[in-house]
Amino acid sequence: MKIASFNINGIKARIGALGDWLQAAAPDLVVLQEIKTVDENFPAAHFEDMGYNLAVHGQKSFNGVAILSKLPLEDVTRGLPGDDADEQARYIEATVVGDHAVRIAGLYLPNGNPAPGPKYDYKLAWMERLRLRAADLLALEMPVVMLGDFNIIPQPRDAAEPAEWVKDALFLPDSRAAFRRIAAQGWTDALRDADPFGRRGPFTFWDFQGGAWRRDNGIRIDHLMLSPQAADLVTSSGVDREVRAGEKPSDHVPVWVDLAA
DNA sequence: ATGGTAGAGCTTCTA
Repeated sequence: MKIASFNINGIKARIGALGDWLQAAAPDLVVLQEIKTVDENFPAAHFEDMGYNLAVHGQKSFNGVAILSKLPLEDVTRGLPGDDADEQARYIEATVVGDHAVRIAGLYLPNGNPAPGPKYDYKLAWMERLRLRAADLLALEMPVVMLGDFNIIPQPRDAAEPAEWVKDALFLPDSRAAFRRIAAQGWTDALRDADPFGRRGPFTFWDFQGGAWRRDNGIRIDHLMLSPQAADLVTSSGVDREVRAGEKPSDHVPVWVDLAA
């Protein structure tokens, strides 16, 4: 079961690039972030025609997440628990059943800039809510994949130029500590685990500005976090870096993990 | 300190 995450930065602008990648990579399931539209305006038929079932949790103009899955989506829940007043569409869960039942948690973690400030406070509060939900997911003692755009650079090696990020909400000590606190519950960072002693990267995001892609000035902020029961099923994982060089690309590229599930 | 680019949707915000 090939499970992927892709921050597409606007579904309307990315129908072509997303469709091309789906054809080439053929994931069984992909969680999308930054669809930037309401549920009714998601181009559902286009992806249903490609054989995908849909669960959408959208919002006008900003944020918005979705799941495309070749297997039926069961027990879909929308929104991160812990704050009924939070109206930002950043979190969705579902279960898919192949050889094993796998719980999927797709997320778009707040950016948090500028820091300090209210947006950074929201980021840290959101991460505390995620920590609580992540603990409940581990307690299920089943294969769980918690994946998406975490907007966290975990370590200096996850940036081409870490010095450029020292005052950024993606790399501040409090952000990294909050991510570490969740990871230390028992999650496996699939891309890190695949290359534990690599010197840099693999990167998953290159800014549209400043020729970041041309200079390979990237960061690793899209993560695949695996429960122990999911980690035991991994057969391969990767980053589809070449997508960033395509026509009308997102600033992120797809990340994926293949499970014997 | 600023602006560089991109998307959505509207003349600005978010990233």
